[in-house]
Amino acid sequence: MKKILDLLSEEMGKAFEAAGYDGALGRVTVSNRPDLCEYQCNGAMAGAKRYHKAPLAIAGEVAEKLQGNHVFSQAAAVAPGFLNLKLSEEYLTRIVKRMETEPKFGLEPPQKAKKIVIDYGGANVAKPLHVGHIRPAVIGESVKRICRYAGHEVIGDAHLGDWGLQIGLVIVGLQDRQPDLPYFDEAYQGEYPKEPPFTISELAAIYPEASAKSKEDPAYRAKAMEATYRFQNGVPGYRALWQHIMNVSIPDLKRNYAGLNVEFDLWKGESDVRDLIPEMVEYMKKNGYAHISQGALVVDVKEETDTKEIPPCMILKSDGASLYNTTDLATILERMRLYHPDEIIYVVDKRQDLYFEQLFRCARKTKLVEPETKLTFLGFGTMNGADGKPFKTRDGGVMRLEDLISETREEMYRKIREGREMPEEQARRVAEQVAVSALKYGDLSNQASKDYVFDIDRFTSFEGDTGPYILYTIVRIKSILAKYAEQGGGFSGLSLLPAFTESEKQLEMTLIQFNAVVQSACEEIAPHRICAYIYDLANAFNHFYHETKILGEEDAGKRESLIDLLVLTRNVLETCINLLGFEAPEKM
RNA sequence: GUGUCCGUAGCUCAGUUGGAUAGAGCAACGGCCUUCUAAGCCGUGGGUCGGGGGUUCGAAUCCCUUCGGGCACACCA
Repeated sequence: MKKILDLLSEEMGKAFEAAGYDGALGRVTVSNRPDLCEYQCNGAMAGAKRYHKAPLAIAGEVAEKLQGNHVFSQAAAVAPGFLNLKLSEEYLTRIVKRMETEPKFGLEPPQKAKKIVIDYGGANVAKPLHVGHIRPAVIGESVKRICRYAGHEVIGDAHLGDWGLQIGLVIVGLQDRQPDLPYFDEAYQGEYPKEPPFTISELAAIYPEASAKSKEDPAYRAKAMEATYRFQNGVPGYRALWQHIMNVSIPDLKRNYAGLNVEFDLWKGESDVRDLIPEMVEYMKKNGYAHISQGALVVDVKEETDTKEIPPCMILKSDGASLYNTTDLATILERMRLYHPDEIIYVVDKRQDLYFEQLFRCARKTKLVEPETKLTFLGFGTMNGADGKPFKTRDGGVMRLEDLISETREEMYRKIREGREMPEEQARRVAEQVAVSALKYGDLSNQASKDYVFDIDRFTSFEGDTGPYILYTIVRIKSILAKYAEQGGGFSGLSLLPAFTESEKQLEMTLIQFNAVVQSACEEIAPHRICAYIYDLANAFNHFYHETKILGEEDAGKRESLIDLLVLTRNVLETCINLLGFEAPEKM
């Protein structure tokens, strides 16, 4: 089904043509004066100059052609040349019915279905997830679901950070603590222990400590860099330690991501492309793309048209070790070979903007990708605390993601207990679901590229533009439908009658925007569009709900029609929250 | 310094790609539950859209300029 604005624009275009004007002027938009009309067309004003005619005169002629039209119940020409439109209830009902019967509520498949790899993890295996990991996880998961629903083939990759300096830092950090472990003994010939020499919590302490030391002490840093190089080149003890890090870290990562409803199709990491690196480096040298600069192997990526200095893209450090760039380029190579995607989307911190510019240029210049392959940088902003600075714990430390989630869950649990009679176990379960909605909606309702303020009180509130409010609305609908089913009410899905009240019409007009919203959310890679839409939809529903008796409706035909509308509203809302990556309970 | 993003109500944010009287939520105040979840709904107050100039019939939106802020600028990721 075409989008409603396209359908209306077509109809309006015919009227423009009938009046002797260019049909393209008939573009219809949602009214910005809801007190006057539902939709509007500004084409008469746009065409005034071209036809040397007063806009109001053109609008009048077009309005004339629309009298008795089956789509518009009202089409009025208004100064200085607006065409104010209202939809006929019958036409609206037809559209809603189509929405009920067509797959995906009338969302048309894309002209060309793309294969998209989306890279949205980037978790560092040397330490547990912290609050900084919430945005890529939440945004990436939603983008993945939106693109997939829109009809594309999407592969989500966790792309673990498991091959860089962080490993070297853990190695030297561990050596400080336990120098006698066999991993550090070069003469050691035996089997290495199967049990890891640390727990996830110890790992969580080792890495930050070593990282801090390396920032203060250049000698320590050099040691870590050397360990990184030796590890990358296959020193057995170091490789064994790396395996321990992976074994301890990955289950913890999976558990944390699962708690946020985040699922990856691939759990690949930088280490997966280690064998491609020598080949790639050789290729870049052989074809003259790469050259030595200040001891490092680089590819120049600056262009004539640049207005700023773009440093070269570094392929190998002067000590020969690979770095972020190396593995990212090799990963592009691997993805092209394995999946041959039309597009790769990187959900990463927007501060890496310049870096990705270099990376993309390098990948294109060295022909790692084809000219048609789209490389997209989806940079997200920082999650800030109430002070407007990057979110910290009360004592100024970096908060673990797990703690943020459990704090939110506890807060939610408290509120549920306060406001509802509910068995303990159920309250826990509901708190879990609502907390995820609070966190995700709080994040996704902001534009991804902007920084936002994390406010646990605001996000967990049931009032206003929040996840819990959306869930509450869904639960209300479910509750009515459950009662209706209890009373033995039937549901055909085909009993919709033209709207009886203004609020019912408003609800229907909001519903039919669904396909356009999802399409634009996908094209713009903008989950916040979905949030804005379901907030509108929830408001439209609550308004309608307030003034409409549904189960108490005497007329059976009318009642069934209302139930139809409720089912559709619930289905659309649940589909949308699924695209955002959370779910609604049955009761709350 | 160069580049880049941003500046909208007390606070947090929208603004459908240049349209009519700039919208929501929170906070404040007032009203609505013997009836499907009041965690809801309705209403009131609150703005030189950072400042200035320009383009246009028409600007929060486009251009220039200026002030204020964030971020990035090759051997970290």
